[in-house]
Amino acid sequence: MVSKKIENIPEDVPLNQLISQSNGNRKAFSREENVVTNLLERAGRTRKSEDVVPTKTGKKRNATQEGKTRFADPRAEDSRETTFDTESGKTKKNKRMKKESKQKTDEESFLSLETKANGNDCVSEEVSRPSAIFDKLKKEEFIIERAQQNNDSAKGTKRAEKGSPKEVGTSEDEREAEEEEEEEEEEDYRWWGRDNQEDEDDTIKWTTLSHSGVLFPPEYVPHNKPILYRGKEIYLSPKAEEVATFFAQKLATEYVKKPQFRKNFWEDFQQHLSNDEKKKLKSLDEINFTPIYEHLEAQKNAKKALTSAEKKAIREEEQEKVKKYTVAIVDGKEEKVGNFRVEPPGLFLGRGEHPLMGKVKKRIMPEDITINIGEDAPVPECPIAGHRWGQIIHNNKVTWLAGWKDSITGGYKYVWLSAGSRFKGQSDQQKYEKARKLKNYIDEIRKDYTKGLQSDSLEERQRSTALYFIDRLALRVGNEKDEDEADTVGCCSLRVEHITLHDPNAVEFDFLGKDSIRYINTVTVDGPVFYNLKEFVRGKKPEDEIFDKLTVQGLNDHLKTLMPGLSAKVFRTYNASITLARLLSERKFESEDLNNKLTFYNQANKEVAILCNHQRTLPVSHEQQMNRLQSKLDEALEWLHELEQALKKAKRDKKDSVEVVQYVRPKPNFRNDMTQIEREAERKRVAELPRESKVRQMKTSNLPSQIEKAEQRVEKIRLDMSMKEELKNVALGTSKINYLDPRITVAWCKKNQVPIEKIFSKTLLTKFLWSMESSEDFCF
DNA sequence: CTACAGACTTGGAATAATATTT
DNA sequence: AAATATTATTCCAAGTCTGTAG
Repeated sequence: MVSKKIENIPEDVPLNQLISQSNGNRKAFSREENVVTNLLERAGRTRKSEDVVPTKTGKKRNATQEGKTRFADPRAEDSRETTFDTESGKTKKNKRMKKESKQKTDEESFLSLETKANGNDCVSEEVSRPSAIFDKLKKEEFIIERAQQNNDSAKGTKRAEKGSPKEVGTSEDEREAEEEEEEEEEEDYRWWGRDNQEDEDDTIKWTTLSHSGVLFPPEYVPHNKPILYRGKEIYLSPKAEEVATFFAQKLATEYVKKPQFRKNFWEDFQQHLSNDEKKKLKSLDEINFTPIYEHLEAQKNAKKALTSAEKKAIREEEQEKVKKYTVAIVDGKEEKVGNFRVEPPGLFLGRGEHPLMGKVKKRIMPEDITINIGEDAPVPECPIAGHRWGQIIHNNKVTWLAGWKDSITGGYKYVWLSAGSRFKGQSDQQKYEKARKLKNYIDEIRKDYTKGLQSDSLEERQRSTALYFIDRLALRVGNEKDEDEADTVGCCSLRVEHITLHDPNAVEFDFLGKDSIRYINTVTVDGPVFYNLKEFVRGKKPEDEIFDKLTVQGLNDHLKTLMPGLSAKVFRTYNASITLARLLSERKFESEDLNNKLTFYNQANKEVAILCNHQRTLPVSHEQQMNRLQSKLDEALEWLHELEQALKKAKRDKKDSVEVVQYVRPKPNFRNDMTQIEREAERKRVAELPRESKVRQMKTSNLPSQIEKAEQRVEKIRLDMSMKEELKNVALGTSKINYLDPRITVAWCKKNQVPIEKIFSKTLLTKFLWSMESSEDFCF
């Protein structure tokens, strides 16, 4: 196995030691009630019947346009009529001439893998009792479904297919009817309960689809605040003012100091200036955006200063406006839309050293938007007067509702359903199923690339070496990138400059990966890997690719010969999930404190996050927070010490009551008429005061329990501190959301009597609804 | 075959909501 | 009750990977 260590992450404290330290009774989670309330609230709302599109039974439509969608091209003069072609003339300069020496593939020995038996001896999909939270979520869905059904007669394909339509509330045996009703509805929305027949054409994603389109950001309202040019006030035309305001919004960030950002902004800004303004404004360095910045700050503060009732009113009003956009109806079932808001104009902020940072992202107009909707569904009215949708299509081979082309990157932006939807849920489940399938192939695949390390073919040696890293280090595959993107790499695009080889067999990685997150790791590798790397870098320049004969396509093509549907990213999912499963199985809990269990889980989660290099920037106040915890700890220790001394003394003197000294912080002395600044000063003054000693008379018989309490407090603070330090630059969320099969977590929770909602937030519970019934014996 | 359009997942930061402390 | 810390959600950039036009 590979030894692994990432900089800045402290050596692991042994799990068991950490866990056993914790006796605290943290009350960190108390949102369950809210979950239920919100869900019930949601369920109670009524729906308009015209939102529903009647469906013809079983009818499947083909996508129009032969499945291909054309977006208007934002870079063209008249985006309306342009069908996109590669007019930009931008060719991928980096496409190496790798292909020329492409070697024969070597499918020979591995075809047999396909027939490999399933060596998995765990219970696979057994259903056990759903948790309480699941019951609640489920119930809420029923209510929606029922309301929907009562409101409209059109129920869509599935109901009709089932054959026995029920009449609602007519029979004498209403209760039973209702129950059956519920069962049927349950069937109806629980896509994960059924056998998903593979024989169905899974390129068809829906039969009927209706929705309300997209929500545009409000149009720009000029504030008429000037900029200062060489100290002189200049009032800009609305168009220029808007762009100036984009810049002012970023004034407090590091971006405005970056030359690339300034250069790009200045170029674009000038294009938004009138001729007159162009003449006046000659250099960005001479422009002071502070007046606009201050205006924005004042606006922010005014908003903050509203009473909570006012805030609530605004929120509710906003929700009402937005409501119709939040849902779509897919095959007769209501689904939440994920991102119905069109991205507002502003400055493009890339990550890392992005060549396009600071460019002006133009305002998206209806003409830029393609709406994808069912043929029979009413086309949503274009919400901006005098404009019309760019295009209406009926492509049921895709799952997006609307889309447009991004003016900066040329990429596509789509409106999707939310993570809790069937579309997302199904493919999420499929993703994990594929990763689980890899478990059955992994031994052979490892054999394959281990053998391939010593192949006669250079391409195969490179491929095997790359795969070795993808598997062992969970590296991303690393596609080619364009000149106008940040210079980041993955495995296949690693360059000589990104590794250092240390004899006898250590490899030091240092490169920028996705989102320009730095990957630093030194690993010891198998001999042939080290030997290969030496060969691959020999005679190359630092900026040359290590795997120059390897393409991502070639690698993925090869993987497909080893397992159907396999691609490089599956290894990340597989290794993340299997690692979690392994770590969680390492300890069995009987009746420990809940906090111990949660810490244990987090610890396992952390290991995975480190494997995947999921980092976060150090929270700004980290140091300060640690200091605060330290002084809290000191005080707790001191109090513990006092109690222990008192007990000793009482025992020695045989007294049943004893004096204990407690050092308390003086409280700030606020008066009602104090301003904020005065209050702050008062707080500061008090913080510097020495603590006052208070003498308390305590019963000797009470002391042992007091001591125990104090000890628990000390332990809790210690645990908090070590967790905080350990996690200061590790992000747990990403792996939880994207890499860890939720069924592993559900099973572990059931086995160890941990309420699932302690680990999954409300949105994650919804996202992973399909996994909630997993048996406690589920095995990844 | 190859480049690249296109669709979908993954990612950290920003922001909002909520909990805790003062 | 306000300030501050913590957690959840939203935002939108940046990956992966397949299918297809040329």
